[in-house]
Amino acid sequence: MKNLTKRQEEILNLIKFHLSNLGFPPTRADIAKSLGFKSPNAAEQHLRALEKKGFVKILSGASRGIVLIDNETDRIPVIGLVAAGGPILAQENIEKTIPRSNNLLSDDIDYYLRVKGDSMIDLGIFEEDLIGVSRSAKPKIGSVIVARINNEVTVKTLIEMSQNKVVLKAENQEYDDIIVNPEVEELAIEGSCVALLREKI
Amino acid sequence: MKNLTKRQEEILNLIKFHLSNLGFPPTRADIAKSLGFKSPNAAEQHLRALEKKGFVKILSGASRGIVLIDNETDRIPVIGLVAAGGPILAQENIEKTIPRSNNLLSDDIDYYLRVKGDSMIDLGIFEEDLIGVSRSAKPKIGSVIVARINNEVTVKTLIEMSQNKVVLKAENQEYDDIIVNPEVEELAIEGSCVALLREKI
DNA sequence: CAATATACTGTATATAATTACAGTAATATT
DNA sequence: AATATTACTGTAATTATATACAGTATATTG
Repeated sequence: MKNLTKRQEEILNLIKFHLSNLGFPPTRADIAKSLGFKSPNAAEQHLRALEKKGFVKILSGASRGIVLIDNETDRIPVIGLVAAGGPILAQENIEKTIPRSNNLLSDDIDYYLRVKGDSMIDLGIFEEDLIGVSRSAKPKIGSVIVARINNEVTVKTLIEMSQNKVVLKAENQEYDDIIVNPEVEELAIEGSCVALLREKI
Repeated sequence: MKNLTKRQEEILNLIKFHLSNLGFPPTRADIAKSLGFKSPNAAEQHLRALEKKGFVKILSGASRGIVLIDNETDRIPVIGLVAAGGPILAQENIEKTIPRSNNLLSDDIDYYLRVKGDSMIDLGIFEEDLIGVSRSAKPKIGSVIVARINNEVTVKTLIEMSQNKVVLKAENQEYDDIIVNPEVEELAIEGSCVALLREKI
């Protein structure tokens, strides 16, 4: 799917706005009026461009026959097992996706990560749970974070963070704290856990 | 909101079907064709009836200008504190509602119940979590259920169930099992817990 | 440097769609 | 028994809408 021009993106947003406000797509005249075009043909041509680039489908002969084509960017990926080495959001790690519009939880969730192991059970985070991960939420001391240590992805509580010492705590007495020197070992904090979903009890 | 006739309900369902399949409402002619009417006016009159009964709004002059009016029945209530005495789903207990269309979890959830107390922490069910409750899912031995004992609502694991003895287990060593004789005490099993949501970690 | 894409105005027309009016008939309500 | 509601057919007019064609102008790309 090619990139849209600024104007084309405005048209697409207008269509989405119209859809979510009124429940049906705009006419060419509606678009022209909203954006100040003096000819409905200006809207027509933008629609053709959007269709050519694969963002909408125009049903010929049908009034308001503008169909949005599902754009994978408004879906939230669910990450299963993370293959060692690659980025978390690599295609091969995506178990399924969830329409963002269906998300009941925080708007700030970049992906869901399926929990493996029992290292966080004292916080009520169990194996197979889905944790909502935000990459933008700044991790604080005490936050539950997703970290990658030497290419292994793990979920832990952040206990201490300085230039040469990061302490991650498993919320399960049977596990020891993980102490990492980021100057020696490879450490990346991938995000903060902001919500939890359990599909089966 | 008055009740719909069978035919009117068919029309409403057709509109919903059209909307979810194509993304915009049908025309009068579309409706007539789908239901075998020989005149678009038949559809027109059904639409008027639906508008009169408050199920849709017809925007005059706009093609396909049929707006569905939000029907509260397709929302899932979130139950906060349950007032002693009344039914769980009483209006006063509803903290908020969630559109069913947004529900990521089981289709079988009748309501969400906000967990109070720490009696289920060994199963990773924490205070303030929302548990999805199904009234139709038959509770089995080992299921986490919502029970009402002498007008108090509680979430526990069902351990034993016979005519004169029901045992409910708190998943927290600090609590004892609850043993109820349904022939003496008032006991109702309100539903089974099928999912869990945690809005903050 | 020609071809293509972007971004419009302006006009026109066929057709899509709403919607009014005139009926028929069965059933439900007052 | 009169009136309203439901559930349609059938016709037709007005308006809403898509869409083709003819231009203008600027920017981008092969």
